[in-house]
Amino acid sequence: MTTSCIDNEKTHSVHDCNHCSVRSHCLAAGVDGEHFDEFEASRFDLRVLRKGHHLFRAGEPFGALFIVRSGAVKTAVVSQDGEEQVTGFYLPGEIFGLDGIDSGEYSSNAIALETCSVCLYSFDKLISLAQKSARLQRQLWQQASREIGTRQKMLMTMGHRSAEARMAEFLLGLASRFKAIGYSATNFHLPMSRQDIADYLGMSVETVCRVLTRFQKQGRIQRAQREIKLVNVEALLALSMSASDLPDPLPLGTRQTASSQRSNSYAAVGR
Amino acid sequence: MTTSCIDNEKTHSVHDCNHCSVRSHCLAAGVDGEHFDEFEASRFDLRVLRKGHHLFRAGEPFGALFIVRSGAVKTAVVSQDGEEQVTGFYLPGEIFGLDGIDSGEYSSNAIALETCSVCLYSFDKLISLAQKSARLQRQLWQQASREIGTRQKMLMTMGHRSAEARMAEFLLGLASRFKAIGYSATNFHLPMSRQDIADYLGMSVETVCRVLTRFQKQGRIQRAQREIKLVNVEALLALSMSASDLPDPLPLGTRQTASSQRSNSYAAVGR
DNA sequence: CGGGAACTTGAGCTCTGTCAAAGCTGGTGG
DNA sequence: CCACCAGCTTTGACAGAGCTCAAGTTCCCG
Repeated sequence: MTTSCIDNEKTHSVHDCNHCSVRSHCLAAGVDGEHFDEFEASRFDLRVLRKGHHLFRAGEPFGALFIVRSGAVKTAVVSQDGEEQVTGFYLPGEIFGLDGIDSGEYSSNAIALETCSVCLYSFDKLISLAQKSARLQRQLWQQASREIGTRQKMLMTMGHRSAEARMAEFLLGLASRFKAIGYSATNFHLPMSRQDIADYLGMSVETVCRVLTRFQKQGRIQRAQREIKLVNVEALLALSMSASDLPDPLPLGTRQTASSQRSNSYAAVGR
Repeated sequence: MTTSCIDNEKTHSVHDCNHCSVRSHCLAAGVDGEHFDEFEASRFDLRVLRKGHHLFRAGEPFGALFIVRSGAVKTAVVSQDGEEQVTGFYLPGEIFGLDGIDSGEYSSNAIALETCSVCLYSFDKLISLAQKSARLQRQLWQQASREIGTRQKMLMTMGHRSAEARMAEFLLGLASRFKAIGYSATNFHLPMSRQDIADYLGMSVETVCRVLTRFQKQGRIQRAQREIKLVNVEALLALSMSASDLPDPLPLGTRQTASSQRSNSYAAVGR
């Protein structure tokens, strides 16, 4: 149970990127031909996992970065009292594991949401390769920065948004990521459970269900189990941008916003 | 107003690190003597700002990383409807600006909370120096990773914690950071307003006030405006770790936690 | 001193969490 | 092939944490 990443899974031989369907969407897309062989050499494993199995657990020594090849993965932290906060969902082409660099151990758990395959890259080899390839160096930093930016947006969501707005944002976010890897942006299958969504958005499962039901009744989505069809994207978009259900959504710029009111206090200082 | 970082502030000549009081706590501490001159050369400015002035605004072109030398800074994103989410507070020695790398522009605003001085480093020079100095390379990655980790913890806080728990966590976090730079861990001055705290913790100003008042009444802290004295650290610590005010806080391990119950579903799969 | 922020405190209401229970669904074993 | 079961999902009832609105009070800066 505590035996690290290995689980009961079989480790497969390392295939090359040429046969990978997400090659053009993952880190590999940012590597110059000149360094491509060495890049592939930094990938030391391709792991296939079944639903529910761990890629790593919080506290395990850091060493690898992970890129989803197929399927989907979640990362989550668990608090001392057992609450789970899902910190990210990862689709094909997306990279995770960056949170482990600082302390030298992963700070979250990574779990397969469905059967999936994941490439493992040696972080040390990657950054030493990055010392030769400025392009890869920048590419890696972009990934890290994006991860910060994503969590930053997520903080905004958690801090200031209603349950409906969170859900709308979540669905639209998934839609655009599916689109990016060639799937439909309006019809898709959720790889995660309602509980996972709840733990990601910081709400209860019941609220997740209720909001989805409400969306369906309002004709914004259709849903059958984990199949989702976005029907009224505009409405979702509008919802995702409003803090809460404001009675009068005036056109942008018409009124002074909460923050501009507040920042007046700053603007007034020392001018 | 829209004229980038310059504000009305005067740009000062670049002092060296030797006279800096936080030298041993900032990035400079991780640079080998061999590369120190080049490191100092990557610092291209030392800027002094008065309260309320911007170091950068969301959308401005990325180029620099920032390290606080004295004073305090907040970073914040503003949603379309004007809600402000504070994404971080930065004390002397702490680094910020990493969120701009990905898109090539800063994704947040950085604002001085009080008169402060900040070192500006050229990101390009830093990472090209990192291509020579493996130690700096690692140091930079640790900073980025820590930033991800911090936001990850913050997500947990926002998703699963009561107002009291958030506040306790916030105060304790500040305390340990003050301690790290040589200030008292129990008596300190908050550099930010109640509103900033509210926007950071995802709650209303009123709730911030009420929680602080409650803490004072319960003898956990003493407070006069922005002066804070932690009186009962144990109590705060206990609060910060509990999800909400559970009726029966059984000893750890005594009961099955929420997440272990849930993850059973996973554990059962494919075993 | 005077005025405007910033901070507090109170009252009422609403969103969302909790508790409970009943449908579903997909996998398993006979 | 079917019945059963565990876990996932949905729905309802209810309560409470925290938000909003409103009105002081204190503090800071000019």
